[in-house]
Amino acid sequence: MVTIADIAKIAGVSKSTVSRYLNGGSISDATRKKIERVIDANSYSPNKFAQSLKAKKTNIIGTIVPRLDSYATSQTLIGIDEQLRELDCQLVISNSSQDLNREIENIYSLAKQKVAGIILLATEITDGHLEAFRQAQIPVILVGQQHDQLHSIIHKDYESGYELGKYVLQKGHRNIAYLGVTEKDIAVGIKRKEGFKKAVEGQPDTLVHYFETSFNIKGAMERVPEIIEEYQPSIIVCATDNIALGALKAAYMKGLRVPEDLSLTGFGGYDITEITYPGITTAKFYYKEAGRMAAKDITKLVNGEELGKISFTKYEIIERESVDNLL
Amino acid sequence: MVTIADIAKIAGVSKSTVSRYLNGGSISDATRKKIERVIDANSYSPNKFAQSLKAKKTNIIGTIVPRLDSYATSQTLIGIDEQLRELDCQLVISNSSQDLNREIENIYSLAKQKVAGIILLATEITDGHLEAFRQAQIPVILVGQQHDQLHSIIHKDYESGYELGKYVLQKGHRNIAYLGVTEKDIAVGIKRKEGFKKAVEGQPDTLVHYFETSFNIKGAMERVPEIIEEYQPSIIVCATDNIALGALKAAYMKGLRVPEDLSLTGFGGYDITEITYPGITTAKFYYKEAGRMAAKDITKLVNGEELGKISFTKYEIIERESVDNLL
DNA sequence: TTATGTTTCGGAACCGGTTCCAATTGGTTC
DNA sequence: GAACCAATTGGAACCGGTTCCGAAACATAA
Repeated sequence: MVTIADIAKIAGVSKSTVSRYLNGGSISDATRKKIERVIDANSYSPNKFAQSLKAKKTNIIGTIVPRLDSYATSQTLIGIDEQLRELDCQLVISNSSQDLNREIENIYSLAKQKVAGIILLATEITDGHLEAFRQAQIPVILVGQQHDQLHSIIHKDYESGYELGKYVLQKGHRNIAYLGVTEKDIAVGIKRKEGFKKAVEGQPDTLVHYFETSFNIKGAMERVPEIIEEYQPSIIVCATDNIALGALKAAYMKGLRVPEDLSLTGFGGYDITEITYPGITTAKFYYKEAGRMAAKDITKLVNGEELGKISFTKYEIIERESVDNLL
Repeated sequence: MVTIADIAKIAGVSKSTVSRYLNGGSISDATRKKIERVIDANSYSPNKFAQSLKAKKTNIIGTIVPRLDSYATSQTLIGIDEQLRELDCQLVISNSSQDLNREIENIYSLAKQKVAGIILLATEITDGHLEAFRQAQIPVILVGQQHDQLHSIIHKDYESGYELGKYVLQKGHRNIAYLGVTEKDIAVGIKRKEGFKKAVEGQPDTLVHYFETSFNIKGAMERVPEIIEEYQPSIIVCATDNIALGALKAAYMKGLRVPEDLSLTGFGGYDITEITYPGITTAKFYYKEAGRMAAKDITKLVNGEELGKISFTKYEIIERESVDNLL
């Protein structure tokens, strides 16, 4: 390992001069050239630990994800990764495996690592989270959930729910099942549903039933047959694309044709919804873009810049073949 | 920030004594108790940078992945993450976005961070990789590809290809298309194909055509129609589940029923192959398990233990509905 | 009680950087 | 050539740990 002292000795200057060279202090042209030569002749690069030890901080951004095997997570991470690379920040990913306690532990652990900021792909914010953030004294950006004490980047859950609701009505559906998720998840469990509710309420001769399932495909597969049998909806509006995938499989297994016998919609815009047959109509969120924004925003916070509490990402209704036109 | 010096002062001992307490040196019972009390009264924990600076090493394992949005990557990472957590190692994930140069840069970058070991989810090993590893002087485990100079964990590509070949024959298929990928990818592009070839060669009255496409779904969607039109195979054996998904979509779009008009198989065992309709018959690899093994092995190497050059993960042919029985 | 051997402990150096401060150098101006 | 000011430079302290080494404390044996 070649150190700054070695460079200094070889170049015939002092450590402090080399350090100044590295950090842009005032230096004469002659010594600048000399040091430059020596440094890349010996391919020197400063020891990160020594730097962090002295600086008491790093340029690492910690990202906590609830799970690694999810489209939304992957895409968001890709966006974060790309942007942080441009900003010359290091990314550390911390997986909480959908365990809120582990999530909180991860906050403390990142704090001990002296990360400059934390991006949290949030599902639910508890007092434990807030306490951890308070103790850590580190800037935080939430992605996907809103909280009035924290900065967040959120998808337009309410608006997309509303627009999708209007779309479904416009296609002539009047007997609707909405298959949602737990209200603990404010964004997905409440906002989407509320937006949808707002869109369909007041529409004459329209029946809407609300159901709840888990986030995974299997859960939806099991839930959907009962719903169909009991209420015979012409459409099931699913709160996530995964749920829609489960519903699609369930429909197939019951021998129903989609969309002729049953229409479906999702939320998310996962790539796979384009590949299924039929393609699934869905409210597409721009996760990668959200990741990019999160990365930009966290570095702004780290640098002490001002920042609005909330940013929104755009969304788009992608019309495919899974919704029948009943009119 | 409370430091070791603070603890020492409060406890009325020297820094070295506290350090000994932390690292298991010889200490009298009385001072042990005293220090213990002070430490958790002040919730002290040692500064990682200072430790790493002195020790010139870390307990961080770097994992380089070619992409984040892939089933195989996610699952492998989950396995690595779980196992490293048990082994009290820190995981750092480095994404190369399928860019070999960036992959090599990432090796150097991890080396600069003084990671204890590197796990590489490999696609192709170039001289640049070898040179980087040589310079880094850090233990490496390859996952998914084999290389005689490096330790690796590989899936049984040849064997699974062979078994799937036999399966296809046994189902009575005699006009077969094999849709593979570039031979630059030894495991996926060559091994799987060779295993399959071995299984079908010598089978009388059997026609097999080999084709190549990219790794993504879209590529397969575009490639498959030509293949069907030109050769009318009864089955397309796809080198990855993604390719099979693309083929499935392409078949649907041509109005072909699967498996009645066209059979399909994949490799990988992605969860989604269970959800499509019909479910896709595939050779399932245990990525999570491979990740676990990689994590265990890299820590063994880090600790200087001996290790065989190659480990295999198991695989399994998952029979679903996408293969018609022609007999 | 003294000599000897073990534990236990403190002091100081070190890891590889950064930064403050004072000293030197060089260039201007009179 | 002296005086002055700004630009460069070197020395030393510091960040928060670990570790070597010698001193002190204690226990045991003679």
